[in-house]
Amino acid sequence: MQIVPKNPDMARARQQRSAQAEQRILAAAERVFAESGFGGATMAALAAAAGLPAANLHYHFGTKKRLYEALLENILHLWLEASDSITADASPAAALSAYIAAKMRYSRTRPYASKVFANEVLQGGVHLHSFLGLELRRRVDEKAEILEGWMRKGLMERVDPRHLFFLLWAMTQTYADFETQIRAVLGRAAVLAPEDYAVGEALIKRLVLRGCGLSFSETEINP
Amino acid sequence: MQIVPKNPDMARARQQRSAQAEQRILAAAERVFAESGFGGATMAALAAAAGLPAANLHYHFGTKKRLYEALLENILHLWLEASDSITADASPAAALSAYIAAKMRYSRTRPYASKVFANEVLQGGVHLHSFLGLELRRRVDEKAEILEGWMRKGLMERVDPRHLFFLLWAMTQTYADFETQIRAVLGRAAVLAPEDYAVGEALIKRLVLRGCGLSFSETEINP
DNA sequence: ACCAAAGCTGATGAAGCAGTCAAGTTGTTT
DNA sequence: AAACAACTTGACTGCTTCATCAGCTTTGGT
Repeated sequence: MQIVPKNPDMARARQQRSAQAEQRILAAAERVFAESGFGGATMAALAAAAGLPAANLHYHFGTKKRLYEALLENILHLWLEASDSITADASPAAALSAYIAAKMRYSRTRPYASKVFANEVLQGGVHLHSFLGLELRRRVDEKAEILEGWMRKGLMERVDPRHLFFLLWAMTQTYADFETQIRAVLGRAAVLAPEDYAVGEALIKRLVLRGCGLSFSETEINP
Repeated sequence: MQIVPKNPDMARARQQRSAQAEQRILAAAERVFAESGFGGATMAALAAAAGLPAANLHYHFGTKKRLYEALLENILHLWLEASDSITADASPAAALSAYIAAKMRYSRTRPYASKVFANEVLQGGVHLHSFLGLELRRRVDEKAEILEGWMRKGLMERVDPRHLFFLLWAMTQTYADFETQIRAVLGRAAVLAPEDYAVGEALIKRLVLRGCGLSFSETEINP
């Protein structure tokens, strides 16, 4: 993100290194914003986390707000991708299981991203207004239509598909956003154990599938 | 919270008025901290929301951090109370339904409190270490033991009771913490409609009860 | 009516903050 | 190797922020 990219024939190697630096800054920012919120994060802390001088961050992103927005943009992509498994020709149980698995993978591998998103929504989502109201809404409408198709065909019981998504998101994301609380209750010292995520995932699938009148077995449905 | 309450015979009326002012400040702070986070909230904004000069907040609470901690303390009480319905002599379906209803009432009536708590946990819960690790953990252990008792008696299917609580909390709290997102997806303008909460609550009960091998009917189980 | 303590607040200070800039370095093109 | 653009960063600036404090008003007990 050069401030003024004048030269259209810009050198590739240089461009690549610059992009690498920005990725590094964004990765560090994900953690800092998650742990301090937008208001609590300082440019000094963001710079220290990235191992760069603060002026460098300003060179690449201009302002703290623009850095935050760039980070959010990245995170929103991840959010939408997870629902790819829900297609009309899939079976309800397999599709929902795969969706839950994808969301849980996201919670396990990118907890800071999940927290930044949660923080943003929590605070009213001013930066997300168009994402929530347009892109996400349209995507959810599509997926809801697929579920309603399954219901009409008698492949699953009647459920409000949107509220089902709200609950599915809440359950899967809680393993990232509320990890501190879960750890405290389970008495885990530093991080949740892999089996904690596995137990959670299995229980979410059980609740969702049974809630939709679908059978649930502990063993993997979707190999 | 007089800074130095020297006189043990202190006037009651005065004390009461002071306590009233503090309640007013705390109520305003709940909203401001929820909307801006700890770092993003300024004493000026907190003061404006309370309709008082900033120096007044400092008189009553000393520092921003102490005001925040006082608020958090209040909120934690609410959190624990909700699980009162879970007692060994209750029926699993009635007790779980009542718990879900209590948590949903909390999300509907005190969304800002829920958001402040969520924000705190999200950011690592430094101020909550002893609450999460001692009070909450003990309370959850007690309630988990009750559920395990029901399972041994064959009153409900075997489930990991702690993870069941994590999911129950996540589902109910999402109607406060992620209200912005839910509103956007449902296309609600200003606030969620009462029936949105009702649909959510019914679906949560359905998922939880069926997940535990208990029957679920749309009509109220617990009059 | 008087007084001591509690309650209140405008003015002010010190610290930390985001953001700018000029002077430098690096890398690429020609 | 010269020229130029992209990139880097230490030093700086003006602003916002939290917190203090001195002096004021209110209140309740005597």
